Amino acid sequence: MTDDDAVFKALADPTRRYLLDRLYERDGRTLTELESELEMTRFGVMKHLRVLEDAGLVVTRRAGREKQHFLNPVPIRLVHDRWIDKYTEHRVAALSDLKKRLEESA
Amino acid sequence: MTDDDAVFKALADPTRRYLLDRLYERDGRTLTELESELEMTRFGVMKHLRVLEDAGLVVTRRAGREKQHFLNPVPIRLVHDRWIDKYTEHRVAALSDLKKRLEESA
DNA sequence: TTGACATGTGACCGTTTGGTCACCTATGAT
DNA sequence: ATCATAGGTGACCAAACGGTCACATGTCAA
Repeated sequence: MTDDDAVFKALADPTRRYLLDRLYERDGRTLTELESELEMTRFGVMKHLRVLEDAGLVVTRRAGREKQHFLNPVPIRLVHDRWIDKYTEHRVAALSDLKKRLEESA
Repeated sequence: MTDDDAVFKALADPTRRYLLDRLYERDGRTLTELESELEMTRFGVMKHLRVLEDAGLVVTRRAGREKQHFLNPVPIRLVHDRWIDKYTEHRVAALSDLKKRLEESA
């Protein structure tokens, strides 16, 4: 499995994207805390976090018997840079902003 | 299936990412042309292009009996914007540039 | 040191996914 | 008109994936 393959596979599951959303909102959450926000057993959440960590999208730190999780945005930026060069970025970013503003006002 | 779900599922397969790479390099390629660049039957390639098109990552135009394929970068920018806000973008972009320069010089 | 809590492992199973094939439709050239 | 070419559909099968459970390890508090 290539390096970027792990990133895309990790992003493919909605539960894992939800976990990234939670960490984007606030870093340092533990497994137990994340589990309480999902309709899933602890084992399922643990598996998903493992996939995210292997992909480098989440980095962790042990604190006693707890394990804190942090979002790492670099792999996501690399996805962006693979298909959007600097010259088209401004134009595409403008479209993206427009789309988000339209959805917020809807 | 939510809208963005289709995008992430589409990006999860290496063959589909390779197809996006080919279209990033040059737009307007036809099914037959793309097939010739892959170790796969036409049916497999067609299925993959269908997934990319349903996700909005590829847009098409018929020209006679041919069908031309074009890369649409907007959904990819939206992925970026979901987890990278404007304030951290500059820092992350710098890291991404550094990583790519290191790989190119290696 | 005993017990409760936070996290970790391996096996298991139904569902989804990637890829192929037989067969079909439509367009262009001769 | 005829034939090759470009693209399209539905069924099928092996492999990968999401989720659960029984069981296990390590850490904090009383």
